[in-house]
Amino acid sequence: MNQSSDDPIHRTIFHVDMDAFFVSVEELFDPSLVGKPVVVGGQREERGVVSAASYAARKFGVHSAMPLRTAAKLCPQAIFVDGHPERYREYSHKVHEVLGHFSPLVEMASVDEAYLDMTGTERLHGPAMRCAERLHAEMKSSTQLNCSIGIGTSRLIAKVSSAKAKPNGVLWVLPGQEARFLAPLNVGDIPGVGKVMEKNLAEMGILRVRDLAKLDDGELERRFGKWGLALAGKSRGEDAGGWFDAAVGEHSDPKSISHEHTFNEDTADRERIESTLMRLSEMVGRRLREGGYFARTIQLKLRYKDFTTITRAHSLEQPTQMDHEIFENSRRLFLRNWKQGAPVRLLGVQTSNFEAGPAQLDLLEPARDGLPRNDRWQKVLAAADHLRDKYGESTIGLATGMKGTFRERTHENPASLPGRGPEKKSRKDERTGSPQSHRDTENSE
DNA sequence: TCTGGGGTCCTAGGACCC
DNA sequence: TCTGGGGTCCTAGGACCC
Repeated sequence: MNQSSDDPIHRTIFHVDMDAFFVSVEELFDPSLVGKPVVVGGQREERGVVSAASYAARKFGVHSAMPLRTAAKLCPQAIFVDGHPERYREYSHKVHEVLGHFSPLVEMASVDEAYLDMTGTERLHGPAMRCAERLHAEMKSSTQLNCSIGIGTSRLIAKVSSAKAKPNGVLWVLPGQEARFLAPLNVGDIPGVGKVMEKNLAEMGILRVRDLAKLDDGELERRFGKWGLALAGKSRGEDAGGWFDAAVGEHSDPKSISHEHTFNEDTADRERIESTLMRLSEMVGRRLREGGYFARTIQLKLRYKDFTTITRAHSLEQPTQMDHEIFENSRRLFLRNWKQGAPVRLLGVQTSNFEAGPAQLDLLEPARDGLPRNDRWQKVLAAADHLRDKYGESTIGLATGMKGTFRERTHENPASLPGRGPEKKSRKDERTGSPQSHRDTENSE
């Protein structure tokens, strides 16, 4: 095989990550927030965690996933802001649109983060670095938002380098330099290595990626199984294992759809619990119908006051997308497993094991148990969905859902966006000697 | 300090079948 | 009457990510 510039032996992947996304969007709606310590995710006394913190707030040690009350103690002067998922969705679309100008192969990994396969676009867009700079500038002018861009031969390298480029920078790891780039980093900088794995590795004396790279693959596999093997590959910058291996831009169907709710105060009130289960079942059912999915497995999640959490699942003979079936099953699971009288902190309803719709025959079966037939139910639900679209979420609630549903304050949390959560805290300015790097210094004009 | 919500993937044991 | 081996499905739990 002869190689030319059109036939590269490696891929060129961009990872584009928006800087302090939620906070930056909130600043666009309320410019008085600019430059101040801002915490997005809820009010200071609420039960919940930080979704995003401004750089000014981070200076006080505030970071995402931290309890709001802790953040309030660390930084009493911080401004606490409720999240606005619709705003983030709107800006996420704008981001997506900008990215589309640079590659047809764009994959939004979450609301504020995307991978682009830029392989072979040199002729069109010029060298990677120049292209990234243009992208960076266009992102700012089109959305008013800053981003950081990592460039590498794999998703892994692109992702790690974008984190090192933060804030508002571009970092390119040249082909062939992957191992050198990773060597001095902490093992925890590798996506997929969390607290637990980091601790396990530390106990073996492995702190940096270079220590990891010294071990042979067999050793890692023996100690950590399949994951260990993937880790060995990662230490060399390879997209080893699972999701990372997938081509950029391949849309895949969801594997599960769920909703959960943490009560403002723990409760043992059965009515309140059941109406919450109803509401969660309706939300799940609705999304199943929107996506055209039929679920065979329904799972209940139950968290007590002391944070002990159990899940209990049941698989149906025929897959469903109907509220009442989801509700009846989760209710049964609840009643069978609840330690009667024990205060409940959280309830969750999850559906999974998606299949094609139920057999047509089933729809034609006569009514059982005096219930309307399923096809009638489908019509009722479709009508309810329509009403909710038109007049808002509070218009319609079926049966139990009506009773106590809206007693609980439904506080829209930014993290309730699909695939979105707290922004990873960036250990900023820890950037190491990189083959080629550049940072916008004249930001925030 | 008291810990959200929505996901993915992996492991491991038991049931069940051949 | 002392105990196989593989495959698949189901369930529960946990690490991890944003």
